[in-house]
Amino acid sequence: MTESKKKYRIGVEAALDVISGKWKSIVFYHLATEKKRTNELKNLIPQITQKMLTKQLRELERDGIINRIIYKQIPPKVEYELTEYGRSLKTALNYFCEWGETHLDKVYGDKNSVLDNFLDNEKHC
Amino acid sequence: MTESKKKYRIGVEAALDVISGKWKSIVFYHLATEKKRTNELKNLIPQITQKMLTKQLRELERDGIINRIIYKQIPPKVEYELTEYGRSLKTALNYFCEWGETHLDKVYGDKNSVLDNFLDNEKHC
DNA sequence: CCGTATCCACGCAGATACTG
DNA sequence: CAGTATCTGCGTGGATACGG
Repeated sequence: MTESKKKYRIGVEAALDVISGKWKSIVFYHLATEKKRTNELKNLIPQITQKMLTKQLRELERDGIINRIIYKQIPPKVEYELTEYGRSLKTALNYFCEWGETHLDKVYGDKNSVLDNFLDNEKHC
Repeated sequence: MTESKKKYRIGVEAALDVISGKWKSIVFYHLATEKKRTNELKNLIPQITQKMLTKQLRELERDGIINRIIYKQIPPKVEYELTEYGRSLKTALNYFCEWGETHLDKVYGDKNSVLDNFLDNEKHC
């Protein structure tokens, strides 16, 4: 981030910075319920590549949103969980989620399969 | 956006999509108080280029967040204002803003000039 | 199982010049 | 004043192969 950009940021941008990476919100969402292993996340988000998953997790960790729990064993086992700080984001994110759900059809206009797939799952907010 | 990405989105992502463009949140913030002319926005956000400002405004307009008001006159006059739909985002954004402000020092660690510049202004949320 | 390294294509965004 | 066009560099993210 450039100095010039920093200078004019507002709170919203600070929050967006930590959560608006390409896959961060969905990673956050999956970790919001309970801690997960790396592979669980990969299975929950099939489209993400190993590289991107690692990258997003590292950034979330760097920003203090998640904890990385390493079990020293063979084969390796790593789990990720929200930090206390990360959990403080849930409330704000819930409002965002509710807004998004309420206005999903508007955002996507011609409600294609998005909504169907979306509604297949249980709860998102 | 790819189909695969769509398929797994959740409400949060829908909301993030419409507001997480590079300059969108700050543009939104400035329009939240009252409607503004193009040049006013440029002056309020000195770092933004004409090109990017236009781009962000077009996307916000396309997503139904803002209205573009064109006065047919010479020299040209164009104003932008939040739509009813756009205003519905304010509540959710306020929570984000509050979270961001509360945790600004954490996000930026070594609180440099960011906070000073930030606190110079009146109110952000 | 988990993560890194390398290569590469694409889109984003800056600078600049130009139009109505 | 408001917006477009072009050129260009750079970061982001995908594919793939490899390593601990």
